[in-house]
Amino acid sequence: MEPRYLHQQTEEKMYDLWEKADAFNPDAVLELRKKENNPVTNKPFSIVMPPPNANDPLHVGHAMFVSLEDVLIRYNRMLGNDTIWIPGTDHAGIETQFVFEKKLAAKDQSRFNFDRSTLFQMIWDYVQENSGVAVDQIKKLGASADWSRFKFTLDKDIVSNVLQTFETLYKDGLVYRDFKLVNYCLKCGTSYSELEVDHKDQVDPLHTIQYGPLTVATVRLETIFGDVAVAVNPNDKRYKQYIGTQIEVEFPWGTKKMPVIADEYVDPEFGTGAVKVTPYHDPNDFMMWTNHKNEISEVPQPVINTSGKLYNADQNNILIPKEYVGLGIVNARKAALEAYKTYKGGALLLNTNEKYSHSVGICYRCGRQIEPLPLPQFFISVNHEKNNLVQNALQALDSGATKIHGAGREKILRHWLNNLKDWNISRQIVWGIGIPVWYQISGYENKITVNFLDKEKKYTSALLSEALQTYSLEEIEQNLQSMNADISVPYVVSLSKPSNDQYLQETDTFDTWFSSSQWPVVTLKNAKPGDFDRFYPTSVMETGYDILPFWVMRMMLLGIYMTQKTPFSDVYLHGLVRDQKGQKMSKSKGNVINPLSVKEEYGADALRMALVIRSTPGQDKSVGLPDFKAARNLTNKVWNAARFVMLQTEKPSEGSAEKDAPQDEAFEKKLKEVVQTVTKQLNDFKIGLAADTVYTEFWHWYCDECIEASKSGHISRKALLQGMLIFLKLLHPFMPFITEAIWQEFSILNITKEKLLITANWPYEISTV
RNA sequence: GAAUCUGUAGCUCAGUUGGUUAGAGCGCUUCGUUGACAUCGAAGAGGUCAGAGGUUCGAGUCCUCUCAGAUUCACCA
Repeated sequence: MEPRYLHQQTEEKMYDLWEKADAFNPDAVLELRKKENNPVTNKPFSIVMPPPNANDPLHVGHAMFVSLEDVLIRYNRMLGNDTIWIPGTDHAGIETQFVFEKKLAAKDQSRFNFDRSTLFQMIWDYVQENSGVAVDQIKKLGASADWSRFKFTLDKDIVSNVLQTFETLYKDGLVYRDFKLVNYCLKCGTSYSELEVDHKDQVDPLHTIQYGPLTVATVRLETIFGDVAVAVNPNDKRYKQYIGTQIEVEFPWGTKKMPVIADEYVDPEFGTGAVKVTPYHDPNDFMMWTNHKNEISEVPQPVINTSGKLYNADQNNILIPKEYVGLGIVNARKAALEAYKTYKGGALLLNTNEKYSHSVGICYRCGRQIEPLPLPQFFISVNHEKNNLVQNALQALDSGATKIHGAGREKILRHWLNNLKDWNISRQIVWGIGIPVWYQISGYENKITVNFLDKEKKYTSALLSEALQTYSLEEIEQNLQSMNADISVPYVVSLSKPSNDQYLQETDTFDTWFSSSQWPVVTLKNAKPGDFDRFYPTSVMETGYDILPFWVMRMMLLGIYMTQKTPFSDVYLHGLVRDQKGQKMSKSKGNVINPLSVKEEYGADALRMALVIRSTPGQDKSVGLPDFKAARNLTNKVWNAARFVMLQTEKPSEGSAEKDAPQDEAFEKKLKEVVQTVTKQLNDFKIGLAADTVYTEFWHWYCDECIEASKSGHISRKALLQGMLIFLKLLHPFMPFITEAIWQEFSILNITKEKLLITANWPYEISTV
């Protein structure tokens, strides 16, 4: 053996060795183990890998999940369980499209230069170019995943399953199309679900204005055109006389009659205690309008469009004076304020609080203020009376069918479930799975807007009726960018285009999480025949706690819906990887750890060990250079201990005993205890603790005490060798490369009866080694 | 406004159902080492386990309160 462990020359060889033996494939493993007379339990153990973005390079969070999952996989494989780890990658809709758009912007182009199928193809090619990177890097960390079962979220079979789920949900009444307020980001050009909205405090001027006989306060003067009522608290004595009456409100640009409604939502203590109601630009106003529809005669209209400009939605009922039409939100607000200031010497503008601080919703991606806009979108009903997704998920938690590992995270998950709103799954982007919905054209040409590239390849927006005067439907479809059908347009849900060609397909795509929420089900349905029955429900879902509501919760919602079984029995949530000082890693701080350069310098085993050792589910983990060095030192220690044992086997030194030394019995007893402890810890998902136990017992007991004791003949060479082989097995899940490399060295000497450590038997009985 | 987590050695963190003398890595002090390993070994310093109260034969561990920090959710006319 070399005097030093050279990871650079070893890791690739070992990975090739495993791949050649097909040791990641459960079928091959079963054969191999039977050949070596090792037990097989037929008990399935399965993990579906959280699919990383197909075009993302590896970061330290990936290294964390690879390390933890591979520990569990390798451990279970050695136990003789029917073990599988299914890898895959995610198309990551919005994230990927925006990365791509940045590249376009660098070439002075934008998505508006391309029709949707061209753009989709361009992103597809771009992702294909990069998708190998993530996979290669995961392999370099030693992931023993079955690559023959690899899946991508846009694989044909996966897409087809996802569409079927949508169709079934629709048939069951759990999918509906509705025209209601959604969170829209004007910069990203798409709507988001509640979960993608962050909040921040912001200072804006708050204007108190005369509103008929009442006074109201508002920040958003530009939405005032969409007001349809005033609301007060039913118990507010100041305003009781007005409730149910029509008041006449004077604006700088005219007057309007509107009702005063009473709603508990209004806080009499806040502001003036009277609220103007703008249903289509404020979620609470929308709610009040829904509850008081019959008291409000006016049909509300939006006054801001998806471009962020003021517009008259209904040409038969003009709300906005000409000079405001087409203004952006900021300018419209300025103009309205100016009008209030000058009209009758500012008589309607009672007061302005310049330092009013309030919280606003912002886009989680770009940070721009979220605009609540009314759009017809598809929603999944999460509290449906016949098929209550939320209740089913809660029940899985209650019954213990799914257990959550990670400091207090089960309570957090329950809190999410108990407060969950219907899930908006429509996204106005191209990169994703198209929603299989077809709108009827004939008779509704005036209710459908199409955005397409005209003959000069210029972006055009028009009513379908107008567009059809110049273009054929085929031409429009070919050059289509997006379409928007009014809520009144009839549609069919169908996996293929309806035979009658007078239909236009919805251009929205699914929220990426809609497909990834089905991931454990659809991967197993399509990986290899029989996999689903063999491995579903999966054993462990291992992922970061930061995506608990986005992913884990939704996998439970849809997984249970699709299969009547919870998709996983244990959820292991790892924490964020922080730097040495416990700070979050960020590019701007310059404290980002690149797992691959750590791997290059210290070896994959050291990287894995440093991440895993003493890590606790649900708790952030702080790592730095000293940790990688310490773990690298362990690899060296393992290597040299093995070297010593091997030398002793070949050429015993003076004073050593071949067998039956005085401390052998005590040695074996303690060895047994170590195996039991580590086994129990791994069974209990105490992965970080198990790593710590192996580390300490190997170094400070086996090396420091036992090897020394063997030199003076107190422990026999035979016992020492046996101990070495057992520690190699215990260490293997954590440090697969070096342990396998050493195993191969022993194998040459015919010391080991098992050819490969990866498929060797876990030392339940230490005498069997 | 609410929820969750955290507080243990100089630093970063473990502590497995409540059970001897509270551990690891890094750092520090002294010494050692030519034959497994300086990517090493031995010895040592360093802890009122945030604070107060309670349960118990026994509490770092369970309960209550207080303080400090982190995260998340909700609301804001």
